[in-house]
Amino acid sequence: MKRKLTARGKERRSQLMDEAARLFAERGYHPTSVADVVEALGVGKGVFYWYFASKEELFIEILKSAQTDLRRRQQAAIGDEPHPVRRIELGLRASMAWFAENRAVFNLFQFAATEERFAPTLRRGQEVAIADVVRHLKDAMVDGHCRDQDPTILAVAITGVTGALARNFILEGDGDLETVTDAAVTFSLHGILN
Amino acid sequence: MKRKLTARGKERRSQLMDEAARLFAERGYHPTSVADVVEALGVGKGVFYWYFASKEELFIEILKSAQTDLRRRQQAAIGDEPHPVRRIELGLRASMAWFAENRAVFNLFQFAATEERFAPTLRRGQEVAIADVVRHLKDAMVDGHCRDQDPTILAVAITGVTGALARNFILEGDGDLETVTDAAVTFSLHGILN
Amino acid sequence: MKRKLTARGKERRSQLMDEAARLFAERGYHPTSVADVVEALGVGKGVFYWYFASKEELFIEILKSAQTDLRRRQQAAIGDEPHPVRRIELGLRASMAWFAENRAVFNLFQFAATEERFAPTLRRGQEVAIADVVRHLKDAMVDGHCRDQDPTILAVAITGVTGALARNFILEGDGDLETVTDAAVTFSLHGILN
Amino acid sequence: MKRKLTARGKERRSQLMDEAARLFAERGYHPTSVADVVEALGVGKGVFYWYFASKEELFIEILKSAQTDLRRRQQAAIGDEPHPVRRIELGLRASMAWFAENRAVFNLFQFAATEERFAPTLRRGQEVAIADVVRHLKDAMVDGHCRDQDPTILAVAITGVTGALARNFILEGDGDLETVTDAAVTFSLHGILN
DNA sequence: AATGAATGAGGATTCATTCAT
DNA sequence: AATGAATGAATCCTCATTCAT
Repeated sequence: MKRKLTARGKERRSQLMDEAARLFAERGYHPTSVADVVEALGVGKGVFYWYFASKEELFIEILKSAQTDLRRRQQAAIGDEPHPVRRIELGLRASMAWFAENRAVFNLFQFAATEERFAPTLRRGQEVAIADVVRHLKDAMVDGHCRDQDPTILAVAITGVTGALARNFILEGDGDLETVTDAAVTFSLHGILN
Repeated sequence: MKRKLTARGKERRSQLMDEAARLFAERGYHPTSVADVVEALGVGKGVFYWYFASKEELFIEILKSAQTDLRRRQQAAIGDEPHPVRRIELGLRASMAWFAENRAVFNLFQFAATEERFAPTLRRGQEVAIADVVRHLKDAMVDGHCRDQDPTILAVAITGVTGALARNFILEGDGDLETVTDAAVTFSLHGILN
Repeated sequence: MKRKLTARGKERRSQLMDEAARLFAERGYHPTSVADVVEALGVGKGVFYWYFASKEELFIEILKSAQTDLRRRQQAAIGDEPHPVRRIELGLRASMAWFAENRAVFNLFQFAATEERFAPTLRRGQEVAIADVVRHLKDAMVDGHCRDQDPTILAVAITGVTGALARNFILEGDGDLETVTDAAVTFSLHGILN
Repeated sequence: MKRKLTARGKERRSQLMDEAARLFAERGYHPTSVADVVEALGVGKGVFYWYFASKEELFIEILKSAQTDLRRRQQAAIGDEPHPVRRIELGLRASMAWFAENRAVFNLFQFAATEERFAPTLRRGQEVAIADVVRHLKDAMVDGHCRDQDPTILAVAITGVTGALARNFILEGDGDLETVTDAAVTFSLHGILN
C-alpha cells in the first residue's frame, strides 16, 4: 500500500481521511460505511481502495496522524521553555486548543480504546504523551516544585482532567475555551504542586 | 417488551446481560454478534429475543443498570457522612472500587460515547453523577473548604481524574488499587481545596 | 388433530378462528404471527397448538368454514323457489349480504388464491359455488329464459360481478348495500337473459 | 435508490423484476425469498440490493410497471375509436389479451390486495382503470346507448367480469382465449346496454 | 485513476413449533 | 388445558472488498 502519490493523489487521500474522520466521529466507526465516505465526496468506490488497503487501515492512519499532529502542536507550544511546570502548563493549553479545533477526532480516540485491533495503536500514542509529561514532572520534582509521587500516575491524572474537561465543555460546544482551559490548568497544577 | 418473568426468566435475562457485557467489553459492541452471546451461554438464538427487543436495547439496559449500580455503591459508601469534602472522597473511593470489580463495564461507557444512539443514555447517567458531586462541592464552598469556582467544572475534573486512573491502572490490571485510589484522592482534593 | 372438545373447548377454538380471521384479513396471513393471534386473546401459545396442528391448518379451517357458511346462507335464501332465474337472483343477494357481514373473510379468499398450498381448498369451494349457479342456468336455458351459452362461463361471470362489486363498494364501507346489490342483479341478469 | 444505470444495469434490473414476478406468481410473495430470485439468475445476493432497496420495493415496482403496461396496451387498442361502447369493448379485449400474455402478474394483483402495504398502490392503479371505463360509459349514456346508472358501479362490474373470466379460464390455461373474450364482451355489453 | 457492478460471508431478527412444568 | 421458555431454521439485509471496463 505504499504508493507514490502525485500532488493530486495526496490531496485525494487527505480528503478521504478528513471526510472519514468527520463521519466516524459523527456517527461512529461501524455505522459509517465505506460507501458513505466515498458518496460524501462524490467519487466511486474504487477510489477508496486505491488509497487505502482497508477501512481498518484508514482508521489507523487517521488515528496516527491525529496523534502526531497533537504532539507536534504541544511541542511547538512548549518550545524551549525552561521551567518544567510551565512546560506542563503550555502543553496542556496546547492540547485543549487542539481538541477545540479537532473535535471530530476526539471521539475516534474514545472508540479506538474499545476495540482490540485499534487499542494498541491508541495506547502507543498515549504512552508517548504520558512519557512527555512524565519527563517534565521528574524535572519538577528534582527542582522541588512538585509533590514526590509516582510521576506516571500524576501524568495520567493530568491528561484525565484535560480530556474530561475537553469532552464535556469543548466538544459539546457550550463552554468557553479560555475558562475551561484555565480551570484545567489550575486544577492540574494544584494536583501536582507541593 | 415488558414481560412478566418467572424466577428462572429473571435469571436468564441476567445471565444474558452479564455475558454480553463481558463480550462487548472484551471485543467491542459491533464485533460481538448476538450469536456469540447466546453461544457462550449454550442457548438458542431465540432466547435472546425473548428477553430483549434488540441488541441495541440490550446494550442500553446494560448501560443503565451499570450506572444505577455504580451510583448505589457511591451512596452506600457515603452514607450519612456530614463533611462535604469527606463525602466526595468516599464517593471517589467507592467509584474506584466499583471500577475494579466491574472492569468489563468500563469499556462500554467509552464505547457508548461514540455512537449517537447510545450517547444520550450515557450522558444522562453522567449528568446525575456530576450533579451528585456538584452538590457536595457547593456545600464545601459554603463552608469555605473549597476554592470558589464553577462547581460543575470541578466535578467533571474529578470524575476525569478518577476515570483516567481507573482506565490506565486498574483495568489493565497492573496497578495497585489502594495506591491508585489514594493518588486519585490526593490529586482531586488538592485540585479543589483552598 | 381430531380432538373431542368440551363445550368450552369448542368456544375457544371458535374464538381462535375468529380472531385469526380478523387479523389475517386486516394485515394479511404472513404478517400475522401465531403470537399475534394468541396475544389478542390473552392466552398462551400452547393453547393454539392444542386446537390446531399448525398455522396452515388453521387457515384452511377458516377457509372451509367460511365457504360452508356462505353456501348455507345461499341455500337458505333460495329455499324452494321454483323459478331458476329467481334462484340465481336470490343466491346472488344472499352472497352480497353475507359478504357485507363477513368482510374479514373476503380478503382471505383473495389471499388463498395466491399460494399453492391454499389454492386447492379455495378452488374446491369455488367449483361448488359455480356448479350451483350452473345448475340454475341450465334450468333457465331449458325454459328459454337464458341465452344459450356455456353455462360455466356465465356462472363465473356472475360471481365475478358479485365479487368485484362487493370488494369495491361493500368492503371499503362506502357503498350502500341495497343499491350495489340491485346493480349486481341487474347487470348479471342482463348478462344472461335472452 | 435513484441510481443512474448503464445499459447493462437496466438489463439486470429488468431481469430481476421478471424473474421475481414469475416466482412471486408461482409460489407467492412470502414463500419466495430474495435468495430464490438471485439464485434463479445465478447472481450474488448483493446484486438485488444494488437495484432495489428492499423486497417490498421490488414488489411495488413490479406492480406499478404491470399496471402501466396494461393501461398502455388498452390505450393502444382503443386508439381513436370514436364510438364509446366500441371503446369499452376494445379496452376489454386488450385487457384479456394482456392477461393471457402476462399470466404471472395476475396473481400479484390478487396478492397485493391482501396486505396493507401493497393495497394502496394496487388501488391507485385500479382507480385509474375504472376512471377510464367510466369516461366511456358517460359518453355512451349521453348518446343513449347505455342504461342510465351509476357509471362507476358499471365500470367495476365490467372489470369484475373480465377479471373473473381471465382468472378462471385463461390463467388455468384450459379456456380458449377468443371464446372467453367474446363471452366477456357479450356479458358486459348486455350488462350496460339499454 | 476511476466507475458501476458484483460478490458473498456475516449479522440481526422473526417465527412456527416444541418442551417442561 | 395452559403457560412461559426455548429452539433453530429461515429470511432480509449490510457492507467490506473485488472485478471488469
